[in-house]
Amino acid sequence: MLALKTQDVTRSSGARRTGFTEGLPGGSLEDLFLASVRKSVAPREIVVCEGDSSESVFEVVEGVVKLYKLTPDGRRQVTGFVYPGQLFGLSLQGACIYTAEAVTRVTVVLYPRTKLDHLAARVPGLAQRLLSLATRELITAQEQMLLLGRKTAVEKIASFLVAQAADAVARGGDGGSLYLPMTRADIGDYLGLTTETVSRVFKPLKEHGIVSLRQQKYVVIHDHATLIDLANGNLHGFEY
Amino acid sequence: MLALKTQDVTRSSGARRTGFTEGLPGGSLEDLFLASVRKSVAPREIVVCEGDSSESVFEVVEGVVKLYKLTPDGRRQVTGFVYPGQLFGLSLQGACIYTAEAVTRVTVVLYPRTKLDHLAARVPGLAQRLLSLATRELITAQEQMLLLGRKTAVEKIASFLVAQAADAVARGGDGGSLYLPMTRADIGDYLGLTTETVSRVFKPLKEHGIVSLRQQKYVVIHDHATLIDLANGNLHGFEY
DNA sequence: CGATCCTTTGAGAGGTCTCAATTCGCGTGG
DNA sequence: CCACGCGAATTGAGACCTCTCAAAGGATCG
Repeated sequence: MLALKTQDVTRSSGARRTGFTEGLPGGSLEDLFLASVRKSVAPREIVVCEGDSSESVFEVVEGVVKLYKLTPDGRRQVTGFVYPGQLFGLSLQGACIYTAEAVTRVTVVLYPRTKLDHLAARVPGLAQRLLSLATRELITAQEQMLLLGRKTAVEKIASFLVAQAADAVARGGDGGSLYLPMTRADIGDYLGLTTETVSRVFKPLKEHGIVSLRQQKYVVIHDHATLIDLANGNLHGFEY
Repeated sequence: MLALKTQDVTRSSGARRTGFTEGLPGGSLEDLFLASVRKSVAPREIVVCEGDSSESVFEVVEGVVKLYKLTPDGRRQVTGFVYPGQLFGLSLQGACIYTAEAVTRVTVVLYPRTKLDHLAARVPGLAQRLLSLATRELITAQEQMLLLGRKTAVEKIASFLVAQAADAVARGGDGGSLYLPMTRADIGDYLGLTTETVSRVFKPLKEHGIVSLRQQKYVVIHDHATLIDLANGNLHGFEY
């Protein structure tokens, strides 16, 4: 891997054929690839800021990005983590409605929104592909609303771990061990909890042998079934 | 208005040109209109149930529908209220991921998903139109996550009233008075609160003259500015 | 190897929930 | 048109879960 400097920007080669455009007729998308820009972003760096006018849709190629919204007094809600192959910035009409911040070192590709819109009107399947992505996000968002509005701290953490494990499997991981590059504060802000509560819930999970931490950010899942039970509110004898 | 019976179903006339298809090339959508079905649903009746396999996308023509998800032990999260002109069921791939229940007497139009998908691939603009709707929903969902995860009860209620007022204006209302056909329990389940807390927050809002209730379900907004402040966490001297 | 940020742990406060009873409002039927 | 009945809304008291504030203990990076 090349050692890219912070905010390193390069023209994207016209040869990309992975990610959200995969399988679509190649020739018609040349314009898009030629107009796309590849960018490397350092951890903790802001990619786009809530309220900014952004003219791009972003595809994460490498690393993890977190999206969050803020209340006027600084409380934070992480609305999602974006992994390689996923897009963000699709849902901005004019001004960006959330902040995107790199969790790890990240490589993103920027597609000009005007060009994407233009192509979506002409290339069969492109708008449908985007719709499918938006729809999937919507399903995730609704699940998250149930979590935020109606689940307890234990259920939230368990749900989070189960979902992250499933995501990891979908990306080719083994499901048994989990790399969570985000901080406890990020996890808390994603689940509507404080950092302290995240820690306090992790402790008994470790003590019961349900999970363990290889390192700070590597979680090993020993008892996936119990985790699912906890996520669904079956606390059968789980003391916290 | 015709007196329709519960679950009354009729072939949709091919002449509809309002709602989400407005402005799209007419001829190519004849198929869709001919295949669409109009249905009338009584209050409290289920339109589609979480887990059901539904082959349709629904457009609300009249009335209000609430969408909700349930935890295994019956806790409920209302993910949205759907008003005339809006769609739901777009985000189902195979099985429905939420329950849709009529709040008032409702008229919906069912579009077969296969037909819609088929047309989306050919009619320029249709997929984009759907994408735009999904995108708007996504923005709302993200705002709701901030509310559910990070706002207090007062902020939640204030935010809800402000948002409902804005919606009402967008639908042609005056913004000063508000018809809320849903119950307190529905509002609570939408905001991640209990019925009791909704009531307890409404009381001081009324006492401070910020809102009043003409009837149980008609809210009059007297001080919109303060409501916005409360929604944003500026509780400047607001005792609760 | 030091500095800094992140995480963990503790004690206490507070906001929201639970459970229960009462009141209210609306639709129904006389 | 009015009385009735039932679900919905309100109100109250107490419990509980999560937060806040504070400090100590780790981990990671230069």
